[in-house]
Amino acid sequence: MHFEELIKTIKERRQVLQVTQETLAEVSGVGLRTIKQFESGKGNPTLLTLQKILEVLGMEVSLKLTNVSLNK
Amino acid sequence: MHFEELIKTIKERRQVLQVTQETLAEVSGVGLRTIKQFESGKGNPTLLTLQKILEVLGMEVSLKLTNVSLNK
DNA sequence: TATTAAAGAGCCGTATAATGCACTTTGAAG
DNA sequence: CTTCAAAGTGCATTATACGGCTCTTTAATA
Repeated sequence: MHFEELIKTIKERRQVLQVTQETLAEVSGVGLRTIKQFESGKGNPTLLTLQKILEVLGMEVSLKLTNVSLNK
Repeated sequence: MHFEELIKTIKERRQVLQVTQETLAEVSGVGLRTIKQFESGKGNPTLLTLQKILEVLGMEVSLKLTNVSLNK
């Protein structure tokens, strides 16, 4: 899942839940500015910030195997 | 997936592929120090750093829905 | 025990994420 | 057009991730 896709998924999830950026900021404990930057594609959030946001939205990070590993 | 679990998964994946931290650093473009800190649980990597590491290990970030969303 | 590879950790400068505040832009409803 | 809520942006400060260098620790093997 690339960056834009992550953003899109999170943004849509927030909107489905009818939560504003401001509310998300308050509930998650992440600064409003940080959320705005992230959703507008400007940021490179830390894992912790991402997890705080996801938790409020009822989501979590998981890891998936892709096909190509170290090209050996 | 919580922090420790992510670390554990990534570390194990690296070991399964028989890649050293040093090689992972070189191939991924992430600093060795950063990888060491991350794997020893000291860090809070940015999403970009995480993605660089995962790509080399043949993995990627994905988002999963959990049960509880905003407790409304 | 000595050697060596891999991993962990201290020190520290640089880059940038996180944040607040104020202002602007956008879009919907009246 | 006006109003209002939500989202986006500029600027500045603080916190911290990134990374190199060096040294230590750990574990495996000779």
